[in-house]
Amino acid sequence: MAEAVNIKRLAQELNISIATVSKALNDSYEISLKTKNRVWTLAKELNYTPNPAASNLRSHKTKTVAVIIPCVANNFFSLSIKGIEEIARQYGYHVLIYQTHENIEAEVAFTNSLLNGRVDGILTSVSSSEYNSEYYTNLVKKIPLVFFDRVYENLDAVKVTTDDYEIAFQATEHLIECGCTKIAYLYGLENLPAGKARFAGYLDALKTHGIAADEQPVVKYQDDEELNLQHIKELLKEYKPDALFSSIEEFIIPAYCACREMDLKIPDDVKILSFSNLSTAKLLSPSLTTISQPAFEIGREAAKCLFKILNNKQLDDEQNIILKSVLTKRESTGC
Amino acid sequence: MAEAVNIKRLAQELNISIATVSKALNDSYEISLKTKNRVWTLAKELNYTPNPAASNLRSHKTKTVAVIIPCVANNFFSLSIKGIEEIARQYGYHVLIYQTHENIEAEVAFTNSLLNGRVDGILTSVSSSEYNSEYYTNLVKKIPLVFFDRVYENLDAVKVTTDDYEIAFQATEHLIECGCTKIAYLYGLENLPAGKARFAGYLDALKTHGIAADEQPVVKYQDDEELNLQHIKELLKEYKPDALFSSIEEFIIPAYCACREMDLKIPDDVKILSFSNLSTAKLLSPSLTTISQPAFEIGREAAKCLFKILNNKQLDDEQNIILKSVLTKRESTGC
DNA sequence: TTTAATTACGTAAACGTTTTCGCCTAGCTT
DNA sequence: AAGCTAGGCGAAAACGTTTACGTAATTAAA
Repeated sequence: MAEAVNIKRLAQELNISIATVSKALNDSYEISLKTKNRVWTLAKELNYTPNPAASNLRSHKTKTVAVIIPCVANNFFSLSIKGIEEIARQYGYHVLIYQTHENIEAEVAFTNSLLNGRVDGILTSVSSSEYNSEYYTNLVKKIPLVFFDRVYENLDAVKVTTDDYEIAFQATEHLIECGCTKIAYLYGLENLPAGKARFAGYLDALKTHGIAADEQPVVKYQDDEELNLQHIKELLKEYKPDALFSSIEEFIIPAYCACREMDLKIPDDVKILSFSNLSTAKLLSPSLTTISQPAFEIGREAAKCLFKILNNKQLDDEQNIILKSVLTKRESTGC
Repeated sequence: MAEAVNIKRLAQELNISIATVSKALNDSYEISLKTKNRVWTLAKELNYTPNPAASNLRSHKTKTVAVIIPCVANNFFSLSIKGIEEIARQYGYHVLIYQTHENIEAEVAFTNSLLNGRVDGILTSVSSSEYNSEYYTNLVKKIPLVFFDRVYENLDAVKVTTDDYEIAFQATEHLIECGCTKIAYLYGLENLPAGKARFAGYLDALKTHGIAADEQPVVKYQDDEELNLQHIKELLKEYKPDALFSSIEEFIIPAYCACREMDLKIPDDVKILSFSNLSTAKLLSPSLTTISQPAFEIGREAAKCLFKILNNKQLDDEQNIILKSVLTKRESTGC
């Protein structure tokens, strides 16, 4: 470690006070350009970088934000993080990652552990296991917080989401136009606004086209691959739907497998469509019609909002930013 | 924020010194159980959590590690992070994420920015753009560092890798057993040990089976989807290989697309096999034979090693931990 | 009974910054 | 010549911990 290079060292070598050095490093107007230059060149020469702990302690700024998400190993979230990280770089912020694994207790525990000044702000996509509105109502008063994709409603906080209702409506209409009348729904995120909006869009599209919405079968997501497969197979056997509307990516593999195991041809016997950020959707057998959310953009947008808040910039206007998803029609719906 | 709750506050309310409070919180042997209990209950009551900056500053421990990787939005890395994060939770560590986008300057800049005490240790999977051995030779003396998957060799640091040579050899033999004799190689990570080992395994398998290794065509990876597609198409047209050995996941989409555009049937006209952590490999059309690395395990293993070092535990024996990849034969190689 | 050891706690310095406040000098203004 | 202003800098406190060291009271050893 040699002798540490800190402000004191710089001050000694330059025969000036540590206050002057600190101010010079922060480009304060109090310091003459001449002195600043002396400080800057020596700092560069000695490879000086300020100690973040000391700086945090004194200034109460950490230049760090936390991202709290259910799981990193998910196309949507890893793309979001990519977006967040890119913006964080531009603003010179550091990014901490926390995975909740859809566990609300873990979510609360992580969040609480960040309130002691470890981070300046939080980006979060909440767990689907429960809806603890009270907790977040209090939380948003304590720390700058931006929600993305999976949000709590009616809170005084920025939320970045997508047009779940509209795109689900549109996707359902697509299935109807393809001749489907028995459209089963694979239901995920049922506790969250996003999940409810998707389901609502689906139901309303059915109603609009005179299809009895309440007769359509629904399979709810379980955190168990085998179980989902089982449920979908039962669904296919008992209701013989002509389409599956999958509201989350996690249903794709069990849905495809179920059809194969039951010898149902996609799209002839049953059409499939899913929310998904899978890059290989077009390579599936058959290629999959998807609703893909702009995950990367969501991450970027959410991060930008947070940094604006942290830098006391005025947010353009709205607290709700809604990005558009895109429906890509492929073979699995006969296109 | 109300009045901040810190050690001083606890000390006042309990009529003891702040030193006693600090020691009690850290469960020091110097403090009686009675006093500890008083401190603990009040701390819980007031929701006290220690200020990390102050703690870091004084103790030089951050309980934080950094993960430096090329990109989060990649199946291998997102799975690795998932593993790292899980272990970090167990040890009570926080995880910072940095993406290099395969840019060696960014990699060096990030790493340097972490040397001022921001983190206790670093987990890294290095950029493929260049091989700056000198930098890392110096770095490992400055901070605990664990490499995973993409490593620098001949360094005094722990490295967690996979059996790239052996599995590439085995996969090549699989192609040969399927009757292939003109096996083109889609070459990624050529600057790194992992990339070289894969290529060497491929070449040696060819030689072992009496196939002229130096006559096999090679396409090197470019950071441009369109270009890779173009090159593969040219390869297919000019050399008419009967198999493609893809050494990285990024070649899958262009390879499949190239075959489709040129009306080549997989696996009849050309067989394909790829290193990949794609969860949907079995759903591709046709399903893809893969070599999948235990990404999640690699992350876990690497993190465990780092935390052992940070806790001054003896590492079991070796600095090189080598995990096994698995070859899954599917339709794309005719299985 | 004296001395040594142990237990339980307090004092104060230290970690490396940022920031308030005050001082000094040079250059103006009257 | 006296008074002002502004520019440039330094002294010192503060941020919330941890920890080396000291000390008083109690217990154990002699």
